[in-house]
Amino acid sequence: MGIQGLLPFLKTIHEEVNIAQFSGCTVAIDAYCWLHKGAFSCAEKLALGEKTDQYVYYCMKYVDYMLKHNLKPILVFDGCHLKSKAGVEKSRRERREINRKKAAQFLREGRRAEAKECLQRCVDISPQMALELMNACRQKGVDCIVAPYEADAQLGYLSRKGIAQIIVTEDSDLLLFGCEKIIFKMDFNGRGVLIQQSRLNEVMDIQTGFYTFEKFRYMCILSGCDYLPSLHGIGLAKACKVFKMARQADIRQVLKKLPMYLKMNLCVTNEYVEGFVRADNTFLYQLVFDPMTRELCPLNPYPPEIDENELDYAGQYFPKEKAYQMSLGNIDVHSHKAIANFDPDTFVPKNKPPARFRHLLSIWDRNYCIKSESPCKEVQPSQAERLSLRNEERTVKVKLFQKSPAKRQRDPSNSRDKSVVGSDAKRMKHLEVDDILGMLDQDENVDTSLNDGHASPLGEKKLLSESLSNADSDRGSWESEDENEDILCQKKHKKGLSAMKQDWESKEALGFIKHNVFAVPADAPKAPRFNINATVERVEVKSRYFASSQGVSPRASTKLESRKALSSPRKKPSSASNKKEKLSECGQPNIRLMFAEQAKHCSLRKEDKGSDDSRDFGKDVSKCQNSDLSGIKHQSHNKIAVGGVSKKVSSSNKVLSNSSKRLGGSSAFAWAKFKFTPRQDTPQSKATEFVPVNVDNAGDSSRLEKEEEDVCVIEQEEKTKSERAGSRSTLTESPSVASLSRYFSKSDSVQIPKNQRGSIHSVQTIRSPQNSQDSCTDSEDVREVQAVDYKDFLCSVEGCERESLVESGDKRSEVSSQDSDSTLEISVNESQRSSIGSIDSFCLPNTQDFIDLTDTEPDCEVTKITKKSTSTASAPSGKQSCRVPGLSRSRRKAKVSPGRGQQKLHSLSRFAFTRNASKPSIPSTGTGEDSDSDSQQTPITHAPDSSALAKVQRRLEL
DNA sequence: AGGATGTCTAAAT
DNA sequence: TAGACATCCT
Repeated sequence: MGIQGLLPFLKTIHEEVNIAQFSGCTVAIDAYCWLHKGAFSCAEKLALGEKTDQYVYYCMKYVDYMLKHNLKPILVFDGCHLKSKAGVEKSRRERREINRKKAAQFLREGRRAEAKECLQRCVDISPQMALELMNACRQKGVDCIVAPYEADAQLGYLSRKGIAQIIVTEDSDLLLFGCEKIIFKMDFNGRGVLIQQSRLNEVMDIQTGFYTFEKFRYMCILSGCDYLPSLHGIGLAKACKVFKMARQADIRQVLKKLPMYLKMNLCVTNEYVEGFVRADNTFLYQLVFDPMTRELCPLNPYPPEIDENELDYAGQYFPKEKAYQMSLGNIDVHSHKAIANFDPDTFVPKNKPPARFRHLLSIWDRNYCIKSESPCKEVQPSQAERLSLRNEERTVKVKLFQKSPAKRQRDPSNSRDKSVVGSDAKRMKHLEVDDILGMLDQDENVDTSLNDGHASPLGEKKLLSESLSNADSDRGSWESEDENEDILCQKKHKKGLSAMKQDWESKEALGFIKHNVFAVPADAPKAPRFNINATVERVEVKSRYFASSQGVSPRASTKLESRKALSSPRKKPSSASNKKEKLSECGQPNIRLMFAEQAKHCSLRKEDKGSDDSRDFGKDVSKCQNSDLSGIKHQSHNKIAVGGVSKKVSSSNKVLSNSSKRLGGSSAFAWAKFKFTPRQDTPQSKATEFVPVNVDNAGDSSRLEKEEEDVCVIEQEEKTKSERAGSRSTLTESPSVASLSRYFSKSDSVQIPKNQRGSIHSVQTIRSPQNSQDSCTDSEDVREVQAVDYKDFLCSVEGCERESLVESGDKRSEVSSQDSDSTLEISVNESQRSSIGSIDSFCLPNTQDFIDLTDTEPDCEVTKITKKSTSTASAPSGKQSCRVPGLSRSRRKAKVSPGRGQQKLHSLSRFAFTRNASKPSIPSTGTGEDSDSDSQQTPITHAPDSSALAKVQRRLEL
């Protein structure tokens, strides 16, 4: 919980950093922060007692990043509960229990979505989970330590002793424990907010000479901390005021004078004062474990006036051996039972730390000693090859976007064109920097061995040179009086690019240039899910932007062309379509544009409150096409959309970020899920095979008319031909569906109902049954779904017998399994609707990718689900692993509580349908359409679930 | 103005 | 669970 509002309070001293800047340092990490976040994705499984290691995988992503950047991570885990925090822990436990009960109740009622949310809230990090992570870390030679009590204090100790130079956490309490450098909110790319203890005085604004760290600590305690609630009406601001004025060293005296300082009618009791002192002592003298002496010790040495026997609220001593075993994670910190037998003296990690870490021995090594001089020297921005560039770029970007409108007013005669062109040109320049940086990001993420060096980096280099040479030439006469500042920025920019160019060239010379390497490396943990190289023929996919085999990457080429198109005539493109035409004139695929389009579509739709979800997709796209192409600046979202790699989008673009994640995420999902194979019947393909977006149909009046139809048919063959011939497209569906659908090798004709436009996944949903006829083991099209048995969970919560649950016949999840070798008949009715699948959350795309079939006819009959194997179906746990053709791995967010308006996960069972369907054709059901789209806006009740299945089934049978 | 309180959202995939 | 935000209270 920490100190309420402390981070915003310290905003003025926030420094945006990348942890890679601290290359060579030791970083101590509050592992529970990662574990909590990691557990969110698999909370349901954890709460139900299923085995999962998703949270380990999540944490290891951070660890790997650190290792890659020459940082030595030490993971610190929480230990026993402190007496001082008994109250907090109790309330947390109670909240978890309440949520557990709620979850059980929801499950009983078949409300899976709500149940899942409650399960997410009741998940707790167990010592066993911590152990799993520790084991994974140790295999990589990463040190772990379990604090005897709070990880915060242990982190403080590591920082104070100089064992760790950087602390990574989310908990603002850490500042009170005396950590010098703390990085908060660190993301997978290492970016976070650095707060340095040495700058805290700036926030308190205390006269020089009067500031002490003690005052800061007092201020935080006074405003309320985990060990002591605040006095009514006192927050950080007032607490700060007190210690700005106070001159007395004795805190007791200061506290007594609080009403005077604050001119408030406060009652400061002796009890409060004692509580305050105890809280302060807990921050100062909490017990920690010293890995070198292998003993417990206080965070700070006890001063003479402190009687350590009175400090049991700050941790009680254990016997030496027990404390040591606990710090190794061998003893469960709650039950105090042995759970492992890790011995650092004999353990040999599977993967030895890279040679560059040899100088940093394990903290458990007998020879480990703290270096007198910190190995951590923050990389100066001028030397940091990427980070400086990122910062430079950011500065320029902000300036340019802010200044454009002012410039317009400056020269009324021709300001319009100039400003717009200038702005566009600059934007393009930004894009390049952004792109290059993105590429460097890729570079960071990609194993060099992946690159076969086929794709020439010439295009990019040329671009780079152009960017350098044009850095000044793009500046028009309309520059404002801030010109000097601008020049400075440009110079910095140029300098950054020069540095980058040098870096680039040196890398090239060394033979490991990683230009154009696909963003998802084969050795990345997720790579197996998305090995795009494996299925693509005749088109070399080397970058996340899908380079063609013709040398210059389409991206580079497109950009070069677009630069020419934009900068040379110095004329504002009249519309998005104009600009896009120019882009498409290059004759090169521009997958990026497609995703930019998607991102833009999203942002528009998000803002357009009246837009009725997927129903208005086409209209929104039209809007995009008719509007200025400002959306192109959002191309950075491609990183999310295409790569499937989670890239954080800057918070300044929050809306876009959200929307881009929304659609981009589904795109990535689609790329990852579909076998990415060029059509087999296409001749050798040119780059056009991968042209994904038809951009020249803006203003096509027939488009909107067609969208009013219930079903739109994509004739892929014709579509592809028409595109090749450069003719106007007749597509009526969204670009994303259109473009992606062409990669389906098995289906030449895909019918997409209106309410699924824009949904990649929906295509999948429709065509799966068709494919499943061929073989139910088709790995590309058959989804694996796991049904979950909630009985054990319900029993544990409600304290009843499993058998009684079955016999009671109430509404709950249950898979009715029949003894059949290959087919599992599942009768889907209301009482069983949530039985079909608890679907692994990792495979769940975003919200729009499904057919919403609420408000359809009630109660359907039977859905056939082919079991993956009989053995899984008969597992004693009751879990059924089924291969369900067409059962989308999709999750659905629905508004569960109209009052809160919060999106909830939707029950998944509705998406199951028979694999016996003969055709993917889905004719309109007339009245169903309206309710379909409406239902996405309304609270979802569980009742229509079974009818949804019926509807899908009926549709498919037709 | 600052604090208390309540609502909403994102966090993961 | 924390943070942002709105609203109300002191």
